[in-house]
Amino acid sequence: MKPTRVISPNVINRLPRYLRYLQKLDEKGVERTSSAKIAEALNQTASQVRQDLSAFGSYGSTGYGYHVKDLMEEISQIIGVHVPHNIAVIGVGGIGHALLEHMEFEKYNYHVCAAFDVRPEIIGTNINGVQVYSIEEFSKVIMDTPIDICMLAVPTGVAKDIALMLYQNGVPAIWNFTNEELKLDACDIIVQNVNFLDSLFALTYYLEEGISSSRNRREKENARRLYVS
Amino acid sequence: MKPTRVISPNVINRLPRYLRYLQKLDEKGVERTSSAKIAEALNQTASQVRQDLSAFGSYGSTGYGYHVKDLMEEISQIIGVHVPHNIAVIGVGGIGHALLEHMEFEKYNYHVCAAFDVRPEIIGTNINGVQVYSIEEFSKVIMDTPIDICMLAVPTGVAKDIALMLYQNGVPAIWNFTNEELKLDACDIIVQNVNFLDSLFALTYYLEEGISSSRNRREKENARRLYVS
DNA sequence: TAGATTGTTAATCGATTAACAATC
DNA sequence: TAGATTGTTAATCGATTAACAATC
Repeated sequence: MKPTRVISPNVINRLPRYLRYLQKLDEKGVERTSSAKIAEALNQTASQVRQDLSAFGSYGSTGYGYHVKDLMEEISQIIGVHVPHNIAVIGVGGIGHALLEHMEFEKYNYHVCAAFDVRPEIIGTNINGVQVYSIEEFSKVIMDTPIDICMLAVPTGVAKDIALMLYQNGVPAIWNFTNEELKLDACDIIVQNVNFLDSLFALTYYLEEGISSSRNRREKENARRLYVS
Repeated sequence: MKPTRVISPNVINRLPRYLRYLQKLDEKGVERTSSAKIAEALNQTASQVRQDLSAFGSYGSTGYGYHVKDLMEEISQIIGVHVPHNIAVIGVGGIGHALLEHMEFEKYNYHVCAAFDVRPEIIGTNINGVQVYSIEEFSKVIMDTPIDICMLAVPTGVAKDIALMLYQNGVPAIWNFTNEELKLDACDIIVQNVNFLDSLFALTYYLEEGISSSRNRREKENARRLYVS
């Protein structure tokens, strides 16, 4: 199950998509699939699916393909979602709030234990069963429940200081929703960035690139309207 | 400014980070930088920075480096953020709500024009100056303000149908926050996925990988606590 | 001028794809 | 059995890095 060599980030980023697709199949009651089918659904090549999986082991059978439930189980193990994880939310603004309310976290063995903020009006409240504490109390609060992952959603200016504080309190991983490049690589803390603006900018590039290669936006939109009606 | 050949997604995904870094420099009043400095801040090689930029043009001077303001301007143009964009939010749940409230959208020429939902209790309300309409009214509402980008944050089950509706109404780009692989490639609509779960899973992989390669989590955490105190 | 740093070409490295023997 | 599909090796393709002449 554990790979012998280092796996490229590309592969790691594709694994969750495989898992999501398999779960969809499983919910539909589909019992078997193949690299070709997975690839088709996810817009990639069958070869790549097999190559990716083979980095971790052999989960299929020649002539048959993959058993959906088994492969789900294997990929879950590879990713590590079979292990329960404790999450704390740092910064209960819009996004922190959204993540607390929404999210099928629990479904995947993630448990949101506590939330932290600096604003007095929100400290002491309870959102969706999660208590909000003062950030000052962090070490005290997490004393008995070691946190695996901190979701960081604080204003950019304070991100770095808080990240350092988390590191000093033994937090091994930060899920970083701020615009700050944390640059904590010297420290052995794992950082995963989620940057809305970067994503929106990339989308904008493709949008404008597409528009400039056609004659103009209006024309294109009108053409589409006509085509579909 | 417009590239002659197709640019790899890797490059496109790095451009916003360059821009963000330059803005930070600019805010500090720094006037000049170099590929080496950019690379240092962003954990990559100077060679890569120069290679990336050279796909679009020559923005630096030998022996000097880059003028911060100029390069900012150039990259903004490449990405296309100099053009104003109209955004509509589809699905005003936690994330939709968060994006409406938060976000320095306006700072980057994005204008959130309208929001849409199906729940009667939210239709007709006004969030942060943005009116919430029934999704039924979509074509009518956007009649006079063509939408460039729809932020899609609806339940997974209905994502595909709504995406198709958007396409049929001439929306050229979807910023997809749902768990659904839209698979609309046949249609010429641009889709950019933002998937929290995928991101959390990737983080989890690195976390568990790190833990399994050390002896155990507790030991590692304790070691860190001791080290920093 | 001397030092610094670009833009670009060539070399290296890594990731994706193709192909196919093994076998269910 | 015949058809299907795996896991893996080799071939291709692309992306990153190194090197350096040009020059500010």
